[in-house]
Amino acid sequence: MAPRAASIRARVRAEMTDEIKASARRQLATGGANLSLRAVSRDLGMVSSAIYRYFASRDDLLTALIIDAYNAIGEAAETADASLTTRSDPVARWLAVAHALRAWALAHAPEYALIYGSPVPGYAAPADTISPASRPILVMGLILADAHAAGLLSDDPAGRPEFSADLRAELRQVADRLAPGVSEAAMARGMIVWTQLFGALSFELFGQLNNVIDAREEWFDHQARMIAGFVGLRSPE
Amino acid sequence: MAPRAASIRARVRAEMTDEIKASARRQLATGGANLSLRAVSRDLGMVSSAIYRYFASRDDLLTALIIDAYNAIGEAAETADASLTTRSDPVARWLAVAHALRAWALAHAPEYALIYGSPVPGYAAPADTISPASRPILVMGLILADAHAAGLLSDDPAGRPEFSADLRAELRQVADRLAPGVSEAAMARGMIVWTQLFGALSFELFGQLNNVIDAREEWFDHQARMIAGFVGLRSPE
DNA sequence: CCGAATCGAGAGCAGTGCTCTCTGTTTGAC
DNA sequence: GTCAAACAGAGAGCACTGCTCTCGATTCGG
Repeated sequence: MAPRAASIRARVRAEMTDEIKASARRQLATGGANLSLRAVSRDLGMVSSAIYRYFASRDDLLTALIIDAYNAIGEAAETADASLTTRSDPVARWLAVAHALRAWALAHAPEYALIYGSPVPGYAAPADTISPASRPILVMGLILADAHAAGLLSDDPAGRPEFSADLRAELRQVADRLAPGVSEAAMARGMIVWTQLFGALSFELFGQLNNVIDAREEWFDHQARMIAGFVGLRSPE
Repeated sequence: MAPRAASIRARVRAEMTDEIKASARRQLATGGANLSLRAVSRDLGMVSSAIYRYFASRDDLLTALIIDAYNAIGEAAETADASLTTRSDPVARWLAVAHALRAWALAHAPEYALIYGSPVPGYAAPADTISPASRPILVMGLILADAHAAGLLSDDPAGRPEFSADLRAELRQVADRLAPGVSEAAMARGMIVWTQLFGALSFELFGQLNNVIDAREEWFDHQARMIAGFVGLRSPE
């Protein structure tokens, strides 16, 4: 679509778009989800109406930030998993990914709030966001699948849970997409711990741990280890 | 402080305050966290500046709504627990409370977002909110304590986890306040499942389950049952 | 009964998202 | 090269927001 040698205008436009997003991210840190386009425009030394040459509306800017955030946290998880020297221990991989997710969330709290916090009022997430949104959880799916293949994913000790046909089918669909070969029950456990993990991040970032737990890092690590056991992840002999 | 027979003015003022909050709650349903004082005033047929006779600022109104929301969800949990015919089964109590929390959250989604979602930008929670905020979790503490006293709270099968002195002390403090007699490890498990529970609610309410799980009620019930087992809650013989 | 407290109305200020119009520049086809 | 078309930014303006201030009208307590 773009010409081989990007025209000056196209390149300037791309840079300008990035600058707007960068400034918006900065504003996000102080102002939260209701960022001001006019503040962004002031920050960039332009007039507010000029922003509309790059983003059709404030929601469009937010959408761009949301997509970037999903990709960023997804990439953080992926590189944490990929950069392990040995990938044969599912528990170690799980812990590495969990801590990487937390580190990203702490370093980018307002962006985390944007994607995992309460949705902004009138905002409806467009379809462009659903693909990047699944990127982080794909990492967990891979760990589960590898653990299963290596015989390091224990079954539910309490026996097979009973699912309705509907729920079983949905769990099957999730498993087929994220962690082929894994049973519905194991996939359910995976989603439960995934939910717990992000619950822990939200509790920490949204102030629910204030005046309760100060040893945040250790507390998170404890949670991650405990729920790794809950899923049934085991380290090799 | 108020005279025995409330003066007309005092009573009207109380009613007016309630009407403002009620209208604000309605606005919250459509507009999200950035509710408009002017819209509230229009809804009540008054001029915007009149609102300031009742609430010093928009944040003050939000604070009042937050306190009400904490009390409401806390009361929902309390009555769910208290209205059980038999209270000897900790698992049944846990499930009843969990479903009551979910029911309240679904029925009052914007208020749930207000207290458990991303904090509103410039808003700093005043001290008045911390007491009502702990009301829901007190219910879980009671269930844990009763289960422990009745010998229905299993120990961690994986052996005693190791905590640093700091974290152990903090867990001890939480246990002493919420569930006296319960060990630090069990209290930690309780907080983990509490985190999971609200993670599940946030996932469901904030759209993270869209296009993934449609059997919401059953999925939540499954999660609640599984994590009840994780804490170590058992039903009596 | 009367001064004081309270209440609502209205105007106004600074800020917001967004639209429209107008100028100047860059682009790509001829 | 030329030139119409696309594009980028500036500026004014609209309707909205939270909030402050002033000014009458009402109600309160001593």
